[in-house]
Amino acid sequence: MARKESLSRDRIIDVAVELLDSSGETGLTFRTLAAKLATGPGAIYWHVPNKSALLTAACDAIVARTLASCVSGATPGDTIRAVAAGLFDAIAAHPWVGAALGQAPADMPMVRILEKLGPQVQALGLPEERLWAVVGALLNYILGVGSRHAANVQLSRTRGIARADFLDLVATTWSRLDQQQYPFTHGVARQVRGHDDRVDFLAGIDLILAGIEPAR
Amino acid sequence: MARKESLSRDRIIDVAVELLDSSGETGLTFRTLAAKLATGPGAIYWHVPNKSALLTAACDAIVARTLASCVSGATPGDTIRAVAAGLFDAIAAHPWVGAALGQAPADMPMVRILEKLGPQVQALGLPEERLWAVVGALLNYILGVGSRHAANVQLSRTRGIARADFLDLVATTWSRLDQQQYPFTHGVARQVRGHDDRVDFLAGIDLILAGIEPAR
DNA sequence: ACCTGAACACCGTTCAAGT
DNA sequence: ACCTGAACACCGTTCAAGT
Repeated sequence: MARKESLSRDRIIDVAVELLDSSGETGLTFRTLAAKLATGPGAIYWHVPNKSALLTAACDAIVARTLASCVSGATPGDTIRAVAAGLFDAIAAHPWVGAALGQAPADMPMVRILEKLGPQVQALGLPEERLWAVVGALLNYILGVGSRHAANVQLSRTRGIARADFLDLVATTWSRLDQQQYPFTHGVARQVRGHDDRVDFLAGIDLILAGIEPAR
Repeated sequence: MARKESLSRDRIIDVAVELLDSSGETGLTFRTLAAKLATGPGAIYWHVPNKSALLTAACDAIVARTLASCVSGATPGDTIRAVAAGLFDAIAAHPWVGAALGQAPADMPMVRILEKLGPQVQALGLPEERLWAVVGALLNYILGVGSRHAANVQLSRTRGIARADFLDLVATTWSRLDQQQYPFTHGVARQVRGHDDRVDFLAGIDLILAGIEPAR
């Protein structure tokens, strides 16, 4: 991989995202990153303080571009749904983003999400003192459930199998469990196959939005 | 740390939990673990296949003892609330458990939770084909939101400050953001201080339980 | 100002050799 | 059967030395 442009923070972040996407959080290494940038590992430290900051910066790049491409809906509720879906899909496409957001809960990527989501929740017309509780609940749900889904996606990727085959594997493993000792897991194994996490995620968002109504 | 009993899988897991509790996931090392067990790093591999299995086993120990101490309530809903609260508190007390559960979504600790929670959801009287969707939603919420809370707890621990002081820090940082560029975050900073995540978590559980009712 | 690359203090894991 | 500990192939990070 030859150097095309001179080294810069932005170029480092771009290549870091490539590396994270192709081989996960363990795939991002100062040595492989340096190799791809045709330089030594020490050079990166001139532009980025450490690995954790690099991860947060890479995460912020994804979050920024995700939020920018979320179109506003007709109502605040529609916009909230669109942002939630956009973040869910982005985290699924870049599974390392979920964990990265958890490690920097007050930094730039989170502030960016807050600025996008907050005013929409505000527009629903809640009492001012309930604002943080509701935005926090929404954020916890989106990022919490999104990250769990992403971890599953990541796991099937690491094992080198498609998502559907992975669910198949789980279903088979569970259906082989002792029926006396693990009756519920054994019985529910059938339903694991072909289940759509995204549909459930969005149903949960609707549930939360419906729950906000009575608080107005 | 002198050896008291002979080396065994259980003893290794006990010490691993101690290490994880006192210094997080990065604190668990085959070398420090071996030192605490008064042996060499290689000895551990006789009882445990690798680090990831060790982490899952440590996680399972916490989950098993947590579920065992959850008393059943008067109604299925009460029991679900108790289990949810128990898991939330356990994950907050052992922040590494959240991440560990995410890395082994079909293994023993998860099966254990399923066996505890599943029959209670079943007792709510839903149609059989909706069972996995509802249990999955509940599980995603509990573990997703619980893990996010735990990551925050872990972060304040890593920085060596109390949770309240950490929230103070976040509030101060946000209130210093540019008011033009980040109006929402700037404005909501006040509310961050003294916010109770646990109360919100339980309110979310109630919301989900209420959302199940119409599906019966 | 920015880059180089050797060096330091670590990792997880393996494996010949011991008991 | 179980344990030892050196060795292998890695890490993130630092820093003298170069340009």
